[in-house]
Amino acid sequence: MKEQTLIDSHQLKPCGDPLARESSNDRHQRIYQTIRERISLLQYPPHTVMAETELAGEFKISRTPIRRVLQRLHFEGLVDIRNGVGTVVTDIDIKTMKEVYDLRMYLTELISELSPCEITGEHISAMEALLERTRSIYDARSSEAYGRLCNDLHEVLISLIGSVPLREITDNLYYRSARIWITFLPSLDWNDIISEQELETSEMIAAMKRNDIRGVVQVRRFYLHCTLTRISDYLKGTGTIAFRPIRSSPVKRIR
Amino acid sequence: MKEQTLIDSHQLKPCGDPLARESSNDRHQRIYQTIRERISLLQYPPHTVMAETELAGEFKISRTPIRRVLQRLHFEGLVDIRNGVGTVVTDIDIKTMKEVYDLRMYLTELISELSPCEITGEHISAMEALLERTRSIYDARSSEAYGRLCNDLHEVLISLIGSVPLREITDNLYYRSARIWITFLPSLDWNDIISEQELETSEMIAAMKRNDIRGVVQVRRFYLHCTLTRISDYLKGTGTIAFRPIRSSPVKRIR
DNA sequence: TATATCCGAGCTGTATACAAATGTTATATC
DNA sequence: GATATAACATTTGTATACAGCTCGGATATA
Repeated sequence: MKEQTLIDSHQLKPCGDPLARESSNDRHQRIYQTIRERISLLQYPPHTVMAETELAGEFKISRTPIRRVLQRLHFEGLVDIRNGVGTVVTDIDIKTMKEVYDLRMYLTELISELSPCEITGEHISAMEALLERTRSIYDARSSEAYGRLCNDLHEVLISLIGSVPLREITDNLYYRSARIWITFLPSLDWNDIISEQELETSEMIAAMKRNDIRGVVQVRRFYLHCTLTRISDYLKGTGTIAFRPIRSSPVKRIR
Repeated sequence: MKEQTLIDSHQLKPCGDPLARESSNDRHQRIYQTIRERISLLQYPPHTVMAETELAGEFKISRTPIRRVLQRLHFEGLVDIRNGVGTVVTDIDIKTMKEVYDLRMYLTELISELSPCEITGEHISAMEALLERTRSIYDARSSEAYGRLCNDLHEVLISLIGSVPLREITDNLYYRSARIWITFLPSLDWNDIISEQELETSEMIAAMKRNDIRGVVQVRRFYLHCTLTRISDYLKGTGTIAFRPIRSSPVKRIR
């Protein structure tokens, strides 16, 4: 039987011969991850308009392979392609937000039930590195640094998921919702957020050290709940569904 | 706030003006569903090679919009696009099969917990029509007719899912795995299968009539379990992972 | 000034020519 | 006959020209 065809996410390149020209799929993957990261770190906040021509120029290729990347991001719900306008980073309404977070909470618990991967020393040391980084950004107050932290924590977590479809779904739902959470960051107390992040990370490490995958996902689930609650409280407090608290102009265009 | 951007699946077209030219997205959706149905009904069984030029000719458009459809099917795991070869319908190995079915079982139970839709008379009458169709195909012995039955039952079920992301995921996982199950059909006892289908449908109707969504998904979950067990037993019996029991030639090419 | 209309810049959608990749088939060689 | 090699047909990947769409601003008019 041929090797299973999977969406080529989370795949390490062999990179044996640096002279070998990058394959079409590798380039697609690279550009896809680059743009997805920009969206997730709010370098491209919601309503940002991306022009295919601009991206094609930046990556020094024609519109065709760029369109493939953007269509993938569209299928995954991260951008909206509008004829005559451009490719727009999606916003997310409070109802969808809650739906995604609820689902993520349930799926997180599934990780420990569907043949999870073995917890290795590499996982633990990766987590300890994350813990150090968390402690070092109390003074930074950089939303982007915090976003990277969240993304990297997510990366460690999905590497524990044994079931391939569950891993893909978890990954997709994370990128669909996490960036919106970061939008709220400037409106909240920075030290509270970071200490919560520090606590989540260290509690996960503790669970990992006793090889307790069930404990790991329980911690994750709990902090997902905290995040959702925090957002709900904030929205109730303001009384409005105030999205995009960061930006002022209605549309940001990439130039 | 703008209306939420979602993958445009399961969307009824207004179709007010028959003279109005079909929009780009509508055509994409139509061709996508057409090809997905062919794959799910095994009109294009695993390893079928589709050529973009052929499909472009059939639908009387250029390769460009066809490629968009095929790439979407690729992202969803239904086809594998190979440079210099063609676009090949994916097979599925037994490990992935089990992973997908396990996940589907858990997600099915979630339907009743994440704000399901109200069960209406329309749902029930649609189900009763399906029950009639099921009873009428005992003599037909047509895998394709059975496949349509399964697809339509699935359609009713996902229309009960209130959470949009859960609905999309459930839909995707169904099409990823259901067609493989139908592959086994000719090797099993036809009357057993159809009577099981009849039972599943009528038990669902009973649960629907007492407005018991939890009961509906429990029935579904149980029959998913039965299917997985049946496949496992069959594979144990033959001792081999004998996929593609239907076809003989190694590659079927569309002409 | 207020309003409606038109026009054009800039974007995505489509078709198409060509480049690169792949598998097969014919052919040369031993 | 067996095997290695080269040529070829067919496919997907890419670049690009052009068509169609959208929106904002200029302009005409009351």
